[in-house]
Amino acid sequence: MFVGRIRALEWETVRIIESHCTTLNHAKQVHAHIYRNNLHQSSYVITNLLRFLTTIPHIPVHSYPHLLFSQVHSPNPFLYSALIRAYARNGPFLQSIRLYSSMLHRNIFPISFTFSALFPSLKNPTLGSQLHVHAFLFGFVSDLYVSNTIIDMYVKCGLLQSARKVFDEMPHRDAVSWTELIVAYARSGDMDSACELFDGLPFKDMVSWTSMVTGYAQNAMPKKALEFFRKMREGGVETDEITLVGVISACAQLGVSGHANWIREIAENSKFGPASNVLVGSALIDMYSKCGNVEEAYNVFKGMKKRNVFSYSSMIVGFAVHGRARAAIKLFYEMLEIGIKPNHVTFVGVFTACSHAGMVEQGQKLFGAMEECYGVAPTADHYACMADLLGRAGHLEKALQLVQTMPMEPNGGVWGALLGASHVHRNPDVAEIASRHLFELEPHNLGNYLLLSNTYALAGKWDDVSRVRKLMREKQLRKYPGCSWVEARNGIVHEFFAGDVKHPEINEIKKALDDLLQRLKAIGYQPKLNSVPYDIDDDGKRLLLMSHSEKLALAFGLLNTDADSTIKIMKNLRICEDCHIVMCGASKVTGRKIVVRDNMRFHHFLNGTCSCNNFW
DNA sequence: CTAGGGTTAG
Repeated sequence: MFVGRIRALEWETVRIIESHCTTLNHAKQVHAHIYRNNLHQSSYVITNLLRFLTTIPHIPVHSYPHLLFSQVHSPNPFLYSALIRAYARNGPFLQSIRLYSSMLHRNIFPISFTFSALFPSLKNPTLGSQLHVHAFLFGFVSDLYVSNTIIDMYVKCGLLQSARKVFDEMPHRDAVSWTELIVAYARSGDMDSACELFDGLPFKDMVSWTSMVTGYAQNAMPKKALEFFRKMREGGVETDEITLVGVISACAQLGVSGHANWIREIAENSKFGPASNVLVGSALIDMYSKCGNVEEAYNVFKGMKKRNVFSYSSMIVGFAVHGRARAAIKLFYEMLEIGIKPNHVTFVGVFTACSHAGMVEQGQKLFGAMEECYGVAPTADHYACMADLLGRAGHLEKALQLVQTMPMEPNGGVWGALLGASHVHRNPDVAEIASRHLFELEPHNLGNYLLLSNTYALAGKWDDVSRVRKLMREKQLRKYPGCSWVEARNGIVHEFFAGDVKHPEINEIKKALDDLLQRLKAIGYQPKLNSVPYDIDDDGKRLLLMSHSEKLALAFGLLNTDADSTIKIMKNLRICEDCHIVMCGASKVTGRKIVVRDNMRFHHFLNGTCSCNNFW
């Protein structure tokens, strides 16, 4: 009779926890109820209270939850496992291992939940495989949850082979097991293996499909990502906000407005529209900005009901790379005012903006304040921004000094910023120092070699140019062919290579380019011959400059877009100085807006000037 | 209980 009453009371209490506990205060009320009814020794009741408490953020496990646990004299394995899970999720992780040992010590045998709670926290492969052996000895490796968490553990330890072995030896697998491995392959950049697994997956669900879409997007294969998204929808698989984010990121990489508007429409018509969904909204902001359309990015931003640090940072970075420094800074202060804490990316955006506008003092002030006032410790990336800010503004010595005295080891970005500034300000000495470091840090980054050799070329140091060329030959680094894309009237994208002669309209294009250059010459344009890094005669240089892919794309754009639209050009390499001048001039003599996205940033040409203020 | 997610400069 008595036992039966206790059982009923336990049952009732757990029901109360499950249906009425939503705040810490509720939990404390329930706790009082537990004491009144003498249930504080019940593993069943306390396990459920713990399970609830660990869903509330910011409650340290060692405080209230662990206290509740230690008041139970003979905890059962469920109660142990609940606390192990809490420590495994929120740390300190070592505590979960200690609890596991203490439970063995007290002859309390683990259950499968014990292991599935434990594995996700293990980052040490030695410890991980030891516990794998335990799980095996206790007979739990045929348990799906346990095996799946073991796979996950090996993946997180970087032991993909071991994870695969567990997977291959499992008697039964579910979609989770497959997807864990698919994602692991995708993250290691091996989309072929991911795809092979996915093809063999007999029960593809939304998550596994999404993993493929996202995997292709993250591995810079946006067309593949779109292909999988299409197949997914054709197969009637549901899509959610995470799927959309993957597709949106793919569209951002393609940088074409046709795709951008297409996916935006799909998002708007789903349950995850940008107005209500911060995740999708922030992704769309980034996408429009990468498609060269900051106005539309800002429209999305304005239409969002909720905004967080991601939305603001994406917009700030968007304004920054488009040269809209004041808008970026204004947004930064607006964000502070409404109480959103900036993070490291926000500051990268802010410094990039300052750098563009030559706002050296403003940037330095914020750099000095970022840790003290906003609690964000500067990283090497922020020092790279500062080196860029100082260097771009012409303070090369100051930039070099900053780099040489920074508290952490400078990374490639830091030296790269310095090299870029040396190129702009034609300083072969600083360029040499920066590239010496870069050649060690990034021996295969071709851009660095080219920038150094161009800097030497600008200074007429042809011996040094050939020395760098030789270095490139030795490392077997070959120049990518320059390539540009431009959107024509009907949204079709046309591709041009440097020196292209294959385009069906090449004669019209050449003529249009020639006409344009004649008009530019009439207002004083001179081909920038010293930006050609080859020691050849002037006619050769002229010819070479004429054949740059972005000029062909520009001429094509002039012929094949409406007069009131923006000509959008994308380029795989950095835009050259001569092309930059031509774009400026073209925007003046034709009255057209031109946007060029090169591999560094956006250039908005309007009425003869560029948003980058001729620094890039 | 286990799987997919956003912003990063040279």
